[in-house]
Amino acid sequence: MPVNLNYKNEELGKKELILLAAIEMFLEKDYYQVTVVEIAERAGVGKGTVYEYYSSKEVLFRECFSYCTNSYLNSFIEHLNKTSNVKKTMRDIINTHLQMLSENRRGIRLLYKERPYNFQELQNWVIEQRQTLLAGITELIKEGIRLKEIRSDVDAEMAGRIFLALNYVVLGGIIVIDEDEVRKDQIDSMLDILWHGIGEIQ
Amino acid sequence: MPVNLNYKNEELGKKELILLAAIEMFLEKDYYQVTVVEIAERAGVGKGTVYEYYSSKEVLFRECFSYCTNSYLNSFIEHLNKTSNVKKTMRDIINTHLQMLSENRRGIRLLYKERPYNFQELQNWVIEQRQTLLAGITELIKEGIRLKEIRSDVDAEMAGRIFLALNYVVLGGIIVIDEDEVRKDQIDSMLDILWHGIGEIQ
Amino acid sequence: MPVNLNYKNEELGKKELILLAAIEMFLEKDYYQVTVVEIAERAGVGKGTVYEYYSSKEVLFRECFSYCTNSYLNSFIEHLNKTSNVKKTMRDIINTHLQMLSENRRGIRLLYKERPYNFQELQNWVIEQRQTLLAGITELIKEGIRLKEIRSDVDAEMAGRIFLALNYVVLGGIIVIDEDEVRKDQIDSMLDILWHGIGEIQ
Amino acid sequence: MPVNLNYKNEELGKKELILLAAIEMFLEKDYYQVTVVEIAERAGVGKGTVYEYYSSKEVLFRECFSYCTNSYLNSFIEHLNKTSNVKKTMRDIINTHLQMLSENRRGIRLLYKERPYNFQELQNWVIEQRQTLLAGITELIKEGIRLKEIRSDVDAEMAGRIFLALNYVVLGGIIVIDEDEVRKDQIDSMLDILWHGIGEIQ
DNA sequence: CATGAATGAGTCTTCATTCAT
DNA sequence: CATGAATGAAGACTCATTCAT
Repeated sequence: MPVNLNYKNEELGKKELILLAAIEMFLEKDYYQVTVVEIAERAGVGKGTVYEYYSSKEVLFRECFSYCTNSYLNSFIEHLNKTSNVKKTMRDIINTHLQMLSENRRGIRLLYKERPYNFQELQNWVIEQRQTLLAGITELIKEGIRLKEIRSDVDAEMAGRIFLALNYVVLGGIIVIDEDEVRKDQIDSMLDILWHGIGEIQ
Repeated sequence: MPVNLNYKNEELGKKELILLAAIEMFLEKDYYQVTVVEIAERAGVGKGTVYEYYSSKEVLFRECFSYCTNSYLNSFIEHLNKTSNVKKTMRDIINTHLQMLSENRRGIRLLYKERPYNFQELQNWVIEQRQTLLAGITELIKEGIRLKEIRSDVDAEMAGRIFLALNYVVLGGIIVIDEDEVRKDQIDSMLDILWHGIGEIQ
Repeated sequence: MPVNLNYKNEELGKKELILLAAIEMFLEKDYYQVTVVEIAERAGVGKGTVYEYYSSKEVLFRECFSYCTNSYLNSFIEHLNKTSNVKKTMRDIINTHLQMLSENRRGIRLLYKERPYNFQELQNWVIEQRQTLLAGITELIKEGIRLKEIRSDVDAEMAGRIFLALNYVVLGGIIVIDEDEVRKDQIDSMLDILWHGIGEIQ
Repeated sequence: MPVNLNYKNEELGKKELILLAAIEMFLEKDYYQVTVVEIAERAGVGKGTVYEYYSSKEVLFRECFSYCTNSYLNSFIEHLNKTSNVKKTMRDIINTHLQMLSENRRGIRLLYKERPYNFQELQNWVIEQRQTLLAGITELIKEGIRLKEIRSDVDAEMAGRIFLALNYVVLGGIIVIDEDEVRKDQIDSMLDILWHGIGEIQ
């Protein structure tokens, strides 16, 4: 599982170096099992230096989490903004999501590992992000209804929730938990079910 | 958020008393943020007593987790075993799931909170359980196909994954994250989409 | 290493049963590494029962130690009282000592293992016992001088100290540390040196 | 009982500071009765600092013990290497030994107090050291035989054991247990007995 | 008498954080 | 800016002892 946090290999400042090292560590272990010393070592800096850039371990973790969440969200938002064909947009989102997961680009898997339930503030922020995302997808669904791609009697919000669940749980589950590849026919099946349902046609 | 772990209020042995107290604590906080003293206090026993029954905090956590997972799985299995009408069975599963979640019966929410990635053994066990569950649901879908309730060209495993995702993320998300009730019309919408899809009928 | 603490196998009361079990345990491990539960288990009684007979672990240890020390001392005293030929008495003492060590009769090895430096009172008692023993041996040496078996210009006390050291360290060392048998020729060599010294005769 | 572990009072690093403090504590009390906090306090450092230098209390104890044993052994070895007159060498060894004991230089008394029976590895090491020492002394005795200072029919190994017993138990006993001075006439008596034995000259 | 469930004082150990260099 | 030596708060765990049965 190669971690590819900085694929463009730009010149990195100490601050970002530490951030990326921290993400790698938080991907390997629990928040509580990662020590600041380990992060410093992986970043190749001294222990004290971490505190030059991040006032505490908790703050550092927050930044890691935001960083990853933002990457994730942005890839969604990007697609949502240039929609013309809803079905195609959905497929694009799925593909981008899959690619991020399989490349573990920008530590996307952190979202699957760490649940910052103990940092109330961060938890609230996550919920907010989720709402934004859901709102965006719901809007996409409504656009689909307008474009007559989607049935007009569909509950747009529920459809949005379901679409997110498919991305996050179905695809994520296969890759992160089963540690398997997602085959193209699986995506087709998934989209087929989303589009036509599983019910026998009367 | 009233926790109702022992709603029948039977006589409890010290061992179960401690288990239930621990579940409550693990529901409130991280594994690492819950102290053994707190668990003991909530159970109304001395610190040492916890160790009379559980050899370590880790062991106690495992037992909490198994206890909750078993409750959860059993409720699924129960329904899977007495299927006649697949659609109805699905609805029953959803309802039971919802009820467990809203009553937080038997600490079901623990499954949403804690991910013991650091206890490899437990993690493996969780994955195994998940496979079993998925296999059961896949079988249910296949039964549906045999009974001609479900389209014969549906990918049964994918449909199973989706059904689980809907239960776990859509319903769980509403209750645990949004801390909202799930309305009957939301379930209807969800099942409608699962059954008919969202695609416009050509 | 068969432990033979109660070779006469008389009917034993609970109190003595516990004492002997404790000696066995203290022979195997440090005072601090032996737990009261272990002692109780080995004695085949309940944990609480130990406290019926001995008010604390420390008290129990003292009794173990006294018991062993007394056995040891008595065997010396016995020989010291019926002296006619000093050289023979010395040999008898040595043989008895050896036998006790090799049979580990009455837990004699406890004296080699535990040094209760932390129980000041017990420590004082040990010192006292040692003085008594030394006095007895010194007296034996003086008797030897009177009987003209021993040189009249020998420092009796020093000779006594040396005789004890030979028993305790030379013989004990071979058996307890080297875990070897003491051969008859070794005793002969030892006594030969004690009697004639190692110096070349001018 | 003034402890004089660092009589030259050189500049000490934190690591040695802690070591010497620990030796002092282990001289006063049992391994199990000495707490890490006490050691830290005596060394004038924080509790955590102890762990910067020694990974555990056990490791620290081992180092204390080795440190003391090495000092002790070295003083013997030193003398054994520059022998010309065996009787004189013995007297030198005795004197050095006495001096170390009375000055308690480098925590020599630790060897009399602590018996690390519970640290098997350390125990084995002690036995090994003892063998080395015995071998050295035995060699010295043989040298004495070659030089015709010592009777040729003396059992060299037994004579070695006895010489060690005289040092360790007779002299050590007087100083450490009786807490007395060793007078010159006592040494003379001891050596006299070693050389000529106690037997009446026929 | 005998028991063992219950207890909490006491320890080792970890690790985030500080700060002098 | 960068560092890492120093620190102590915090927590898991042990075990001698008590006491209700």
